[in-house]
Amino acid sequence: MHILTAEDRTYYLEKYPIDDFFSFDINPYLEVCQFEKGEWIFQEGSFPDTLYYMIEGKAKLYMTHKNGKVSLIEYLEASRFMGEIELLNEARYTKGIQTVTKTICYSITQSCKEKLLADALFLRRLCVFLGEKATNMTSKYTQNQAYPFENRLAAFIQLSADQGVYKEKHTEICEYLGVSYRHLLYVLAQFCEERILEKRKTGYHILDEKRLSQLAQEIQ
Amino acid sequence: MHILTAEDRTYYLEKYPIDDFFSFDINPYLEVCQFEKGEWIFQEGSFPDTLYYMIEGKAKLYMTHKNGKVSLIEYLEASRFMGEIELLNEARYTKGIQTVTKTICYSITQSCKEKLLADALFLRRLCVFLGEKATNMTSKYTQNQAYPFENRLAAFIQLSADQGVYKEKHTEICEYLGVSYRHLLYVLAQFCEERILEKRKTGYHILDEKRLSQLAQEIQ
DNA sequence: TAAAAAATATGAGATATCTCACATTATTGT
DNA sequence: ACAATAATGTGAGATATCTCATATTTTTTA
Repeated sequence: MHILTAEDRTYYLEKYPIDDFFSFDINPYLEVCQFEKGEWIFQEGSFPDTLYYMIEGKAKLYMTHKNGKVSLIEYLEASRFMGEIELLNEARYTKGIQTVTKTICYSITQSCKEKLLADALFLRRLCVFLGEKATNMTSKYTQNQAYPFENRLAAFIQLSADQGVYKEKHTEICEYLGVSYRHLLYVLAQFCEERILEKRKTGYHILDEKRLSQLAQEIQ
Repeated sequence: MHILTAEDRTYYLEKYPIDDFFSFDINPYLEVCQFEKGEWIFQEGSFPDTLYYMIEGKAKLYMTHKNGKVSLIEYLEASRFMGEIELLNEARYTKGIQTVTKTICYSITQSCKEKLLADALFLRRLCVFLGEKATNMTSKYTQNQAYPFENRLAAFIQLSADQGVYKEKHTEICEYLGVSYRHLLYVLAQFCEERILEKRKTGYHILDEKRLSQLAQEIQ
């Protein structure tokens, strides 16, 4: 991680204004920083003392279980807070966040914690953010319980396909969707057999958009 | 639902003080109300305009899926907010909440919405509440992905057993834990076979606390 | 208190999903 | 450019979990 200064700082602050999040001047407490691809923003198990607001990039939220199994919980995309739970509760054991691409964040030191926690403007925005987070997590949880993998995969393919082509890394996606690598491949093969997808050098091409939607929409 | 007045109102407001949630006088906007067992606090799909704070009782949060399957998402217990998401976002489609026991709530009408959303004291408390909600949901989600039912059931039995006896209603618990009724019974039978539990008239008695903990603790 | 509804119980067979072992192909670091 | 590492692909057998059918018991309601 390194801190951007001068023109870079100004550039981002103008491109992604953040003043209206606060009713006081945040500038003295704010830095613009850049994480390289693959870098860890939070180490799992640490006690972070910085609030981030991601403005560009993409990252993965991880946690390791007692049994050694690792869950990829969520993809985090701009724009969003990170470390906000740790701001509210003292010294909380945190999950790991690793960038997927180069990522730009505003970092806000906890030296203005008091001010933040007394600022209705900021708190209101944080409430909305946390409310959405809770709602999203809840729906992810219930969908996972209520639908077989086939439907969830169809929904995910729709979501992540680019120009009708699905080409994500199996090793990541099976973690994300919470099934074994083997099973992911089985179901992809099954989709190919049913002529919903076709496997080519360039990725899995969607042949039967309608059928895929049907499988996916059983969810929403 | 009916509204409590006079002595009842005073009794609860003294037993569960709530003034320090707000930096203004909440009394004019507050009612104490009582829901009977089995009554619906929010109908699924409605657009509620009341914020509740449950002070006594227990309820269930439900949602119905497109495929007709119903998920029991969570047990809600005092003390906690209900309808807070709807306060933050306009007119939001809501999940259903049904009481399990007689339940007492403070109800706060949205006529003081502006005041609430400008009150740092209240917002800060709401943030903490929402943060916990999000964190809990996340860990429920990941545990569900990472552990077989056997472990989750062991954890749930530990949590809900009273004096070493587990006696929940199977029909509810299988929904809550997201497995079929049949499978729940299978695993309970298996626990009996392994002499971890013993089935009696009075419920399932825990015989092997140690082994149960072992199964459950693989989770935490 | 009888009838209706809900909850409990169990068997049998089908599917979804996992683990493990191993071979092949891409990608990356030096 | 080559070795090391990561990602892909497949088979076989084991388990976890589901669906459905049906019987019995308990609880609720008229």
